[in-house]
Amino acid sequence: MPELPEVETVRRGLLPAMEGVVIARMEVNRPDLRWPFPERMADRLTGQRIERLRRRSKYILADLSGGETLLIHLGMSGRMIVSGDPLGVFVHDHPAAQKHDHVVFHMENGARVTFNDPRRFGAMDLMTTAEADTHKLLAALGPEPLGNDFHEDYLVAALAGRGSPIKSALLDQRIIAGLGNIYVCEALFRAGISPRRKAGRIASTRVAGMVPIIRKVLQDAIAAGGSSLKDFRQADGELGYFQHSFDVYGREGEGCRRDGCGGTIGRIVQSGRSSFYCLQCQR
DNA sequence: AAGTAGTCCTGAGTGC
DNA sequence: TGCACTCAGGACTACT
Repeated sequence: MPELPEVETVRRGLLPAMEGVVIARMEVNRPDLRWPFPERMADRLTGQRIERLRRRSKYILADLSGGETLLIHLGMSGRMIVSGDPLGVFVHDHPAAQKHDHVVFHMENGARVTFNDPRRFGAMDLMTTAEADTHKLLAALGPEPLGNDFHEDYLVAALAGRGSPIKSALLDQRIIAGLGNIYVCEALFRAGISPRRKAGRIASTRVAGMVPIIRKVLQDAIAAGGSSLKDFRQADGELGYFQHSFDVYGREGEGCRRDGCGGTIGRIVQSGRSSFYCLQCQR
């Protein structure tokens, strides 16, 4: 469920509770999520300091003092709930245990971080920090859309000759890492490109034009998530979702928001996923 | 090789 | 109120 901006928002929300802090105790309430947890995960994490909490694509990576890295993936329905930080960043009390609380991190600073994931498409894994780049979930990922390796020439070359619809190509994590269904729909809307268009048949000037648009869509969403973080004193500490308004996603049958367009948002299914787009102005 | 279904799971929403 | 059905933001595997 969470795409790059949501995962980045979760990471930022976790920083004060986890980065630089020792894991005092772990609760692991089941043997697996999507895959089995790593061997002796709780033992291997207990006593480790999280030296750095970073993000690659939709994965959160916690580099540990002992030389291993914990990978956390939220899947479709994963959330992190932060509570009980003595520094007062998170003022809410520890919530009662909920259904689907699968893993709980008890931090040495008093913070508690609960991983809750009803659908269990999430995952955790442990690897040596040195081998993180070659981990099977990370090795084939394309460039970070907000990083320097994602630029006009790259995208033009990556899409050249592709017969699949642009929608599918942008969802392909090997081409760009971190985009999901929502932000692909939103980026294509802003670019005025139909999701049905074959990736390799779009003029290179239009492909190049998508680069700053993709960046802006993600940055806008991260900014919206950041503003939701400011409300933590009133909020319940849940990280993973935030209110955000979309131009096309989920707006089937409603009016296009582009000035002067007057078109209607339609929905089609591509590779089993819903694509929302303006039938009038996305060509 | 590239592109597309099927699959894992639970919960929310809808229609009868 | 209950039941059946559809759909969901991810990503791997197995097909054509």
